[in-house]
Amino acid sequence: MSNARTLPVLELEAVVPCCPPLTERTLTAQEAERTAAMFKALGDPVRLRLFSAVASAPGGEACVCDISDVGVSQPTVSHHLKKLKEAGLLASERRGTWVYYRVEPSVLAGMGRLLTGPA
Amino acid sequence: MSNARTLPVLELEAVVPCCPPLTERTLTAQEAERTAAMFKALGDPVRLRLFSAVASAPGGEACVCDISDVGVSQPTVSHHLKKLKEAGLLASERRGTWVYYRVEPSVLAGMGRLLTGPA
DNA sequence: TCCCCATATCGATGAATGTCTATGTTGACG
DNA sequence: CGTCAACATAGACATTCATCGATATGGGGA
Repeated sequence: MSNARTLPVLELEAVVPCCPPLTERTLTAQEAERTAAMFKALGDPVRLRLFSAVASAPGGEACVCDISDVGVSQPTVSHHLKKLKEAGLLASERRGTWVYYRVEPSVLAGMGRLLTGPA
Repeated sequence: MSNARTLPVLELEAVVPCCPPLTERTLTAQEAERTAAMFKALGDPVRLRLFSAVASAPGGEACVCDISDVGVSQPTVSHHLKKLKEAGLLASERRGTWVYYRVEPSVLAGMGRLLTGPA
């Protein structure tokens, strides 16, 4: 179709629209606010383990019951998953009794680009 | 005895030695502790701006006076730079009156690898 | 030597955060 | 229905943290 001409690269970047690579220029206050929220979400050991559990799960998704063994109580797990969701890193979907979490598409690439640049 | 014979390659990687890509497997508690500390350091807007200011500075380094304009007091800037240093993200060196900060080598690549994998 | 500038440290304080127990909600299954 | 399992929410509590003003440190120049 006609709009197939738009650069797909731009659409990809729009999912995590924020900010040039950290090596390009000093971030503005707004950019820093938004981006720091993502790093902050990964800045807790329990959350980082939960995130890596989801990110490494077969099929790209995991139900809470499969990743809850991180040494804290069930409500705490739920609380951390909520934080990761609010930060835009995870998405969740209920299917029957279970709730499945998956990594929000392009988050990994987007954050990676912040650190290492477009290359 | 002579355990000084450890491989230098390992020492190099030891700068950011931690952890496979987040998509590979669930991190151990220890790995998560260490890695989360890095993300946490970037999880504050002021610190993130300071870090990007240093990372994007010409010559790869910046004196504090060049990056202090982030909207907080001078002691607060100093405090955040210390945190970034403790997290292993920045290094500092005094030259005359000024103190210069630079990004610790391999930090950007190391953290990028965590997110996007070796590719 | 004395002052000034750049940066670090100290101590205090209010806000944010991680954790828990208790309880609510939602769907599956007799 | 009633009950159970999976998950979320609410409230409380202790700890951590970001920030500030005051002060210390340390080098350069007059």
